[in-house]
Amino acid sequence: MPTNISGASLRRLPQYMKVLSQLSEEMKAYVTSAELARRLQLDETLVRKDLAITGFTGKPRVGFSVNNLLLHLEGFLGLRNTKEAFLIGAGRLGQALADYPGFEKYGLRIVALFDTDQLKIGQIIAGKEVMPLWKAPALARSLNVRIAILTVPPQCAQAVADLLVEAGILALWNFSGQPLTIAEPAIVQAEDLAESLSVLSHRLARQMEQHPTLFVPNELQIDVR
Amino acid sequence: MPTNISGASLRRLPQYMKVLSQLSEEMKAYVTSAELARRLQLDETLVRKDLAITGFTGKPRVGFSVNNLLLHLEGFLGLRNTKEAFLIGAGRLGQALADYPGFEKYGLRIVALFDTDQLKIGQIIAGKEVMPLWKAPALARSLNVRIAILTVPPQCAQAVADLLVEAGILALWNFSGQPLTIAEPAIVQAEDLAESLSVLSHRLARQMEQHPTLFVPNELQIDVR
DNA sequence: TAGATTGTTAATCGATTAACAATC
DNA sequence: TAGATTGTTAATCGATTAACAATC
Repeated sequence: MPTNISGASLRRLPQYMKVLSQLSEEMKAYVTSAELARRLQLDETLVRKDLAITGFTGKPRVGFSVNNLLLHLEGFLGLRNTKEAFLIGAGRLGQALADYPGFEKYGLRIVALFDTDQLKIGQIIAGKEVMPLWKAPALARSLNVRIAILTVPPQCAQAVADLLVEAGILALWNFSGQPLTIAEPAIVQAEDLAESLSVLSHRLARQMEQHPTLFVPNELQIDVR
Repeated sequence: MPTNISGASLRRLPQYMKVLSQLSEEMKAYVTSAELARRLQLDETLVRKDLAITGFTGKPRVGFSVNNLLLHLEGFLGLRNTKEAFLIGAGRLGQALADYPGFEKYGLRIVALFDTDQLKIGQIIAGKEVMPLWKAPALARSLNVRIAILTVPPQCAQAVADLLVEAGILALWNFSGQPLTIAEPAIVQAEDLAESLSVLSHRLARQMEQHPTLFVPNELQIDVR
């Protein structure tokens, strides 16, 4: 049933969920693809196609049931069977992620934190004790944990990744910024702020070319009143 | 000269830069498109096309000059003219980002932090004092700051965004998870962990279907020796 | 020169958008 | 019924990959 869904579509599903949650709070029972499209600045056909691929159907002349669609997408994305994850690297970013309440909502529970820094080991972060990294492989095996969130410095990212994959970790969410090479069947998903920042910088630069007047510092602007 | 470059290409440029930095440290003078492609698991034609669009040319039979290409990409992405940014919302994620050294390398300097929480105001984070949010608009104008990083709770994200855009902020890097609507010419770039997590979950689920034996808990596995 | 590698044009693939028939 | 909205097929668009000529 789950036809091959593209990454792009997959990324839009949580967006639909957010809008649907809002609509649900507003006590709206139905929503049209046009309304969803408007709120997310998408084409309405794209919305219908995305929802169709998840196997949900709307009602002609009425639209899509807000609550049913929300539940359906939750199920489709597998958010109800919570997956357990290790967080490796208890630095600032690691701590921020460990503390982030949104993960639970999206089916991910961080069950343990690891670090190599003696000062960090033993600390309690987000209610969990930071453990020494060398314990991670054995614990991954015994707890049957399959996901690791990697918030380690780029220099040691590949080494840590190898260690974890060896211990049966199958999905690495890589925040280190270091491109990793991983053997099948393990998968890596890279989260790279440098990528996004490049896009943002470039778009801003183009905007500055197109609207040059906007960028005259205030002090230099001539008062034309 | 800067032909319309796609978002996808733009996202790959910092990746090339990372590999090039490594090669530079390894004292490699030249690199072929095939080698870059191998390291990033891309098609080599794609690499050549990406580099061509930035206006850099290689040498047939030799490849691309590692250091020259690195400098060229830095220039193309505008990383040398540092842009100043405000960070709004000094929670965990905000603190982690304020502290993140990678931004400077990519041309972004956080010059001020803002929050509405009286407990946070006055604190020093990453060497900068947290200021009350109401001061942000006037400061944005007087310092001519054009970029804001939004790490506020989703409920207040739209209101804060409106406030900032009104004050002349032109680029919002939105970590709030709340989809924002912004008037031209301001731009928003959303950073959404829920999106990435959806993709990761789905890929993992598919992997589990394809390699079911991998997911038998250890205790249940039959010893076949 | 021969051969490796670039740069570029053409072919393919996939995702988005347009058009429209089906439905209630 | 008429009309609004879905679901789906066809057309378009853009990005990736393949093929190959140009270069040193």
